[in-house]
Amino acid sequence: MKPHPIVYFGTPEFAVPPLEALVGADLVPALVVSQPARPAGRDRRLRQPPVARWAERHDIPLSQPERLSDPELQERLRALEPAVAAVVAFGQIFPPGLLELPSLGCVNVHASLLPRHRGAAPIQAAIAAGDEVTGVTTMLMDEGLDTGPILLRKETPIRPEERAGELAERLARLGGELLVETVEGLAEGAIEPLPQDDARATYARRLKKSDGRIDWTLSAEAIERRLRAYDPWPGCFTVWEDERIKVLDGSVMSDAEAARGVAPGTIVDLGSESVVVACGEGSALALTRVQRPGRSEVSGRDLANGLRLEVGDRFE
RNA sequence: CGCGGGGUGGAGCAGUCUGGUAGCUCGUUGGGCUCAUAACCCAAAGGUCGCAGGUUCAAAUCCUGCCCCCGCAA
Repeated sequence: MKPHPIVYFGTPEFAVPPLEALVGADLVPALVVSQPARPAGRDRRLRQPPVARWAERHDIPLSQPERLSDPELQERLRALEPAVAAVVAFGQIFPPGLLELPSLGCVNVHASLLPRHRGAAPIQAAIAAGDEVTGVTTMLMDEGLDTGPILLRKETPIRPEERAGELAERLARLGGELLVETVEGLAEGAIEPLPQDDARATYARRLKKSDGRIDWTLSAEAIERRLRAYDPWPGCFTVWEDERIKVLDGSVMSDAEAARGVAPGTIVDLGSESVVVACGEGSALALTRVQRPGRSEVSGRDLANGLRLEVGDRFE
């Protein structure tokens, strides 16, 4: 590894498998850069990001600067004369100077088939959009956000019931394989960077907690996709009497007769395990797993029992 | 000490502020009705009110400690 040092930039769980893959392929990074420990969890205690923990456990040199412009880091990087910077879900924009530092470039692993779903939430966007296929892409980073030339891609189908959590795990592993192939290919000069077709680009902006609020005027199909796309974060919810009702699972009703001509959000039926809600376009969604604030998960029917919901009541 | 909610028959909840007969929706069991049903009618069974201690004539309810679960917060 001495002739071609690699520097790895990554922070969350998603960035652990690719780092593992590099190490497994005998491409151990000379330095891992991760974001600083931040308060997290129910007790708000300082928590080390997953990548930083992994690096510590495997005795790989670690740097956790507050900013990438940190002079000490800059100096350390320059001294390493890296061939490649491998960047996976790092969480900060790279300054131009850093982009030009590695001799072979900065390689980013992105969890979508670029140029589709550029941005911070590609996995959620792919499921929410109803894509049947997604994948991972490696590209050479430039000043734009996820706009650089494409190096390699791997595709994978999105299963009909798949949730963002599971898909993310799969893509992280795929991304690891792809990163190894990309780094090796680049070193051999065997990869031809291909500019992205900007005309076909879509952008998946960073999600906020409030994005999880269910818009009942959407079709039941679209809402169901969001339930899967936004799990485990930011999660979906609706509102009943100023209380936030988290909606964890639901299924599209094949027979939505009762929802015709009814205001979206209105309860049209109570099933043995569910509460059936009218959605847009005359469709209906059966909520099967829900949760009130501070309570545990229950079936839709249990929610109706506890809250005394009746047909005709309406979620906001 | 980041903020907050909860633990009451099998499930989901109300009751706790202002101590005094254990309540609601659902399920279960038996019966009835119906061509039929997650429907309807009648009846029944089922609860040490998270644990421990304290206050009181009397505690699900007030006080103290502990255990468990969860929401916000990324």
